[in-house]
Amino acid sequence: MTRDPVPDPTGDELLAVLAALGNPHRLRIVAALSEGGRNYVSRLARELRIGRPLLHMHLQRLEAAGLVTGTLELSEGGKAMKYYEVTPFSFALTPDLVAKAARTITDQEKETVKESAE
Amino acid sequence: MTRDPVPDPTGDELLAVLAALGNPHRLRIVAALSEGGRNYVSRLARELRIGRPLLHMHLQRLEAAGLVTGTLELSEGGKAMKYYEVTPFSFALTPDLVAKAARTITDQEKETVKESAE
DNA sequence: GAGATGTGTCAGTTTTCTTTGACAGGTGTT
DNA sequence: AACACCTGTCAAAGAAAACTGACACATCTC
Repeated sequence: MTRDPVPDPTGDELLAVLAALGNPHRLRIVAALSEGGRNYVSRLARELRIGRPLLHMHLQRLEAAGLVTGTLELSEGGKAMKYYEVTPFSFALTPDLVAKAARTITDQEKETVKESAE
Repeated sequence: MTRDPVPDPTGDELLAVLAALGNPHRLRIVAALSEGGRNYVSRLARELRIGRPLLHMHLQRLEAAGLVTGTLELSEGGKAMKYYEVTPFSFALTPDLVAKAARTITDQEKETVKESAE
């Protein structure tokens, strides 16, 4: 019953995850999706009592960090519904992991260009 | 060789930790202290190539989250030196932990009064 | 058609975080 | 005394995040 060893995250990855989770709303969002299972935006917004645009933004950040996944589905009626669910993740957050990850932090962090160019 | 089970952090604690580590500088600071051992502010600032006031601020945040500890010591000469070192920490960052922690988040988060009053 | 539900985005405000330069104080050495 | 090092704090500027209201567009139901 031992899991495959999870590869250490890069500095940027870890940073994205930590920054994404380091926010009350986003922490609650992950919790809600984790406990209640997949859910669609409008409903989740009601349950968490926050505005949709705001939730939308937070979900983007979480998805960018790889913590949740969104899928646009069509209900029987043909109504568009965007379902989100948590991506199983697991990090052993210790000084050691931090030390390792810190070695691979790219200063820029911005510039979506880089990858395509180079 | 099994460790004592670490108690689950409260929502606020976890939040503080994640928010504290979700920053490039602070991640590097923890890494530096973890690898190089204890160090004092001015030296650490030089090594990380950031200004002292800035480092000072980041160290505060890390200390507030319980990730590092500062000790003001007097060198033989009587010179004041503030040494910082990492506090050993370990969190199994998973959707489950997040779900548990989310239940105990205090909305306010501000107001240092609360504790004294009540 | 009107009203309820779902999707998404945008612009602008507000708030928070980050960063810097300047200042004040201390000790020890040349 | 002048210099190099240590500590700390503050205010102001700059940048990034968070938040809100309004809009546009779909589908289903009454």
